[in-house]
Amino acid sequence: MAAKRANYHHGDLRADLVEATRQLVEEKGPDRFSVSDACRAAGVSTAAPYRHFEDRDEMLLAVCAEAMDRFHALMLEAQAGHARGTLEAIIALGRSYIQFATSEPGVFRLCFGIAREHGDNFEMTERGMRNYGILLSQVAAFFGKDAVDEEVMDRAFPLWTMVHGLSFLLIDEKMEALNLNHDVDALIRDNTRRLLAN
Amino acid sequence: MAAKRANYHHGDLRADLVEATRQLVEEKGPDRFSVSDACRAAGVSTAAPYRHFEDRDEMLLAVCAEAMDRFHALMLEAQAGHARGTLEAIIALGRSYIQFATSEPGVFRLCFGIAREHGDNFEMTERGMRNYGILLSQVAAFFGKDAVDEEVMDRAFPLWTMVHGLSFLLIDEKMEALNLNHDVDALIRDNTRRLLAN
DNA sequence: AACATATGTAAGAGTCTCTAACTTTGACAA
DNA sequence: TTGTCAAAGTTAGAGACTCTTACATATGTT
Repeated sequence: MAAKRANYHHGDLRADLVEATRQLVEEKGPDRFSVSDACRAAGVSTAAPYRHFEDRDEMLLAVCAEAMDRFHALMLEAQAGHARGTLEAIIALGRSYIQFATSEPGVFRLCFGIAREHGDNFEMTERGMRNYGILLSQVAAFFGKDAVDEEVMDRAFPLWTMVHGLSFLLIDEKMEALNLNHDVDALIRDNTRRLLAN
Repeated sequence: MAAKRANYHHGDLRADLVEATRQLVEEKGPDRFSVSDACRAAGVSTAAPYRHFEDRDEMLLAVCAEAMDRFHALMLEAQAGHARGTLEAIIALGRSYIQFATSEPGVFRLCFGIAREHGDNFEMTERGMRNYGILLSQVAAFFGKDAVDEEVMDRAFPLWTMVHGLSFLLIDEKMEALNLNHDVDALIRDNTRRLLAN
């Protein structure tokens, strides 16, 4: 995408804009992203995106959807190497969460830091549930259950809060700021073990 | 603050702008906040703030500093009701974290969601360390230690990640979105206990 | 080939941040 | 009391951004 093109029509502007948006969100953060920047990157006028998106937020939402799908693939890959329902499988899922957050902090912040746009968006909650469902399923297996019941829910949710919080502390560089020195892998392992114990 | 005033000079414009900014951040979120809005609320021209602040970010930073101080007071109050080094004291600190986050989500997001402005800001890291120090001190006492050593650090940090993650999941309304039903107080209690066990 | 439709552009309204030049006011020295 | 200065306002405007409207051009169907 980018530079100048020969044709009046672009080819697949929507996809190019989503990719440009993703890159810019990563570079500058979701709040510093501008539609104009994305247009410059894609080599179109600033009015062009409005043929494909309702507004700026919808562009961000598209990036979000694509990212959730990539995250889904990452989780599947992470658990694939481990026997179902083992502590290792669950730890691997936690690691994939942290990896997603730290490898693309801008997009991670976008995905999880926007309540407004997601709350009432079915596509997005569905993606969220699908991803969380992977964890729920592993935790169910960990406790020797076939289905996700209330106990499974109660034991899985703390794992989410833990990796979620760790992700934000990492990408907001709180450990550097407060000069803390923790081994992230060890944290995930120990915390997961402790939260599942008892 | 607000409306129209008789005097050319304002009184304490800086303080009024900080308060207006705080309210607006809470109403619209840190990214939707505008200097213009704050000016309208304070009843001054849009150029006035630049006598008191370098730029928009510095206005947000001022809100942040004030909020960190309030949060400090909240933590002190929370732990005051419990014997030092008890599980209850630590749980009370966790509750105060969640309370701060959920009672003013906009400001909480501002305080913890901005890495850029804080990383290199001494005033802010100092406030952060002071607040985190309250937890560290309680955890040290919990393990029967006089000083904060490496083990204390390792056992305290997971508690932070847990309440931090829970805070964000709550204010981003992920539990509502995914239709999860958890008792927040119970979560804090059980997770704290599990993370400190063993 | 003709037309409808999809997808682009140009121009502009309205908002925002921040700057520059000017104005008012209060404080303090003479 | 008065003159002067610095602090703290204002007005005007540059430059950027979002989004709309009216117009232009390509594409596909018949």
